[in-house]
Amino acid sequence: MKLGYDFFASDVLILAPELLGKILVRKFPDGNTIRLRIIETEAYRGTDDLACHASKGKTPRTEPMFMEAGTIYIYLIYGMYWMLNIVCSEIDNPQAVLIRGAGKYNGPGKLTKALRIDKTFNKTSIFENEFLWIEDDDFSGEYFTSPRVGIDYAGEPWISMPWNFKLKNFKIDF
DNA sequence: TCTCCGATTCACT
DNA sequence: GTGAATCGGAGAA
Repeated sequence: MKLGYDFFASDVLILAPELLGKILVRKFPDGNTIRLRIIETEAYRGTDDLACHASKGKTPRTEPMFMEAGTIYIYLIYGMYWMLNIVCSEIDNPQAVLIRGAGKYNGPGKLTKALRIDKTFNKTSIFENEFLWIEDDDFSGEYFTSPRVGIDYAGEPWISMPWNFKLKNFKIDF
């Protein structure tokens, strides 16, 4: 079943692990559809979290994070890769989950490249979208946490927060 | 305007 | 392990 607003309207530290095992569905304009189980997520939490883009406040770039839960936040990194994030919590509480891996794609840049996700999805809704949504098939599995990747610039304590979540055992097929 | 640099990936040494 | 590719946002000038 397709996940709706209520699922995303919770704190990012609850939502990020909850998203593990859910199914990311991408429907291409030609009708082809891909389903991938989410295997890695990462939490970015509010204006205090110096690793979170929203710690700089509301700017043209970070505005989606201040929008309704379920809003998709897309940004370009290193001039070549689009990052896919799902906004959560309530309006004006900027939190988002970065989808770092799904199915056989084990990196956020590889994932969006394979799914052909770009900034045209920015600010659209993950539960009112014709081409991208998330489903629950009642799968659940154990997970483990790690510090977040690539945010050394944020300094402590943010570097050490165990806000990266990965499924322990999973099958790519389902 | 101009400069710096990033929530990455891949090819090389 | 090191460095290149590549570009727009944020902040300084």
